[in-house]
Amino acid sequence: MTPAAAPAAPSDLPLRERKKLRTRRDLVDTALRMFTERGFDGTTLDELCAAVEVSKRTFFRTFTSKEDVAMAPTQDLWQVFVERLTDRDPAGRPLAAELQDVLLEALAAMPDDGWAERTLLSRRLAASTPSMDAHGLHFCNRTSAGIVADLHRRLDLDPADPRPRLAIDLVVAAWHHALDSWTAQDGGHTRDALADRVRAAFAALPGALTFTAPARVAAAD
Amino acid sequence: MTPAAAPAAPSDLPLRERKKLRTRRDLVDTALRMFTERGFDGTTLDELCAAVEVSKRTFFRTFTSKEDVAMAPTQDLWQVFVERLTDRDPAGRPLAAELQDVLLEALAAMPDDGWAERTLLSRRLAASTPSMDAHGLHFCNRTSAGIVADLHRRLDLDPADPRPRLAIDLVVAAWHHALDSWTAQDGGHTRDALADRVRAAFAALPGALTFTAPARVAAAD
DNA sequence: CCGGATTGTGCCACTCAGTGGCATAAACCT
DNA sequence: AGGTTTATGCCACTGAGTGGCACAATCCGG
Repeated sequence: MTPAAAPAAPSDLPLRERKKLRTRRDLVDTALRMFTERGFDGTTLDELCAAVEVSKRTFFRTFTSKEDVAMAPTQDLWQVFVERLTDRDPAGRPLAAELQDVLLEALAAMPDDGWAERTLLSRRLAASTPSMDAHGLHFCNRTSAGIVADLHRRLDLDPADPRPRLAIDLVVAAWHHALDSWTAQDGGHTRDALADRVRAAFAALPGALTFTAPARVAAAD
Repeated sequence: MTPAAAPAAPSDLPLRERKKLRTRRDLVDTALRMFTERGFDGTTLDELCAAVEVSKRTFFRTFTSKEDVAMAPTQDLWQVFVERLTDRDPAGRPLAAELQDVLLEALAAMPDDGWAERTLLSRRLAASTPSMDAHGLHFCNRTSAGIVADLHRRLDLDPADPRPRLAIDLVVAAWHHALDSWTAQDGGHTRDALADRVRAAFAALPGALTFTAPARVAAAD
């Protein structure tokens, strides 16, 4: 429920909450490090909990699963995304463009202190760990379903109109492609570079539907 | 690896293979029934295996996970999809349109004998079981990644061009929306009705990118 | 600064998904 | 029929995830 990885409020929060946030942060950082060094399957929760000096019971009060802790960076981003979208009136201009703007805003709101590094580790792990990939996709699907439901409520759209949902799915597809290509690139894994990838992916969307592979000439090799 | 739920070859196959296929079919049918009646989490693998009179070890030689057995109908469809696509030359016309045709072909190739019913149960379960939803999305993502890689190989496309992948993701988004709305509709859960939903979702794709929610007039209620 | 109310944590035992190894039985092939 | 191949059953084991309860740390009113 709490933003967590955002170290936004180090003080002004009751001591208890700050401790919880610190524990959460420790768990995420240690998990990403251990999973990266020894593999996701090669690391048991008991080992992770021992390293952070926390009981397994506490781990499951903070995260819903072993996969969950390693997906924290992405979840933090989408949480901000949803918050920002709630503050807006998305009517009167193309929905997909609106969502693109909100996504870029949320991205810009991610903390400077290491969010990009954590995201990179998280994505690399997801690429090689089926259960993490599955967990991430489910989170994304659940979140976008919530967004669609919210939009229908706020804008009282025709429930039978498939376009709002398809619009979100288009945005999500572009986001995923941006994230994958950013993860795969050599170096320069900054937040701004990711934002550039997002813009490029969005720009490619209109042409994707009509994209036609050129017929090959006879002898090419 | 084997097509399985397709009862295409009842004979002409060695006895051993037929037995395996029968076991697989029994497992899928019984699993869908038990999961539907008692819930996914309310059914243990031991109970399922006892009902089919198969050892748990054998179950895991046929399916990779508890979720897997309940997703069999969808997987059978996409397996045919991939096979059909391999037999084609997708160059020279819009890729998305080509993929739409292949999807409708694969759909038409699904057996009459109850595929639609199994799919309906499977989707309803997935809608209420997070781990099944996650598993299904992961399968879908892995499959489409394979398709993209194959297309790049066969058509030697520019590896940096995001459009082929986005095109697939668009098709997948339309498919998912078609499947969800078909699942949610009242009655008439036939293969043909699903095909109609698929066509409708595809038709809505071009408008999704430019969809704009109408600005609300002041007093609506 | 101290009391009780509140809330987070540690420990323990438990269920159940998923895996590896090995013996056995069924189907295959002359 | 007889030897080979291949699937199945059984058993023990790891590790994720959960519920219950006692304990300790924080909070808050005096």
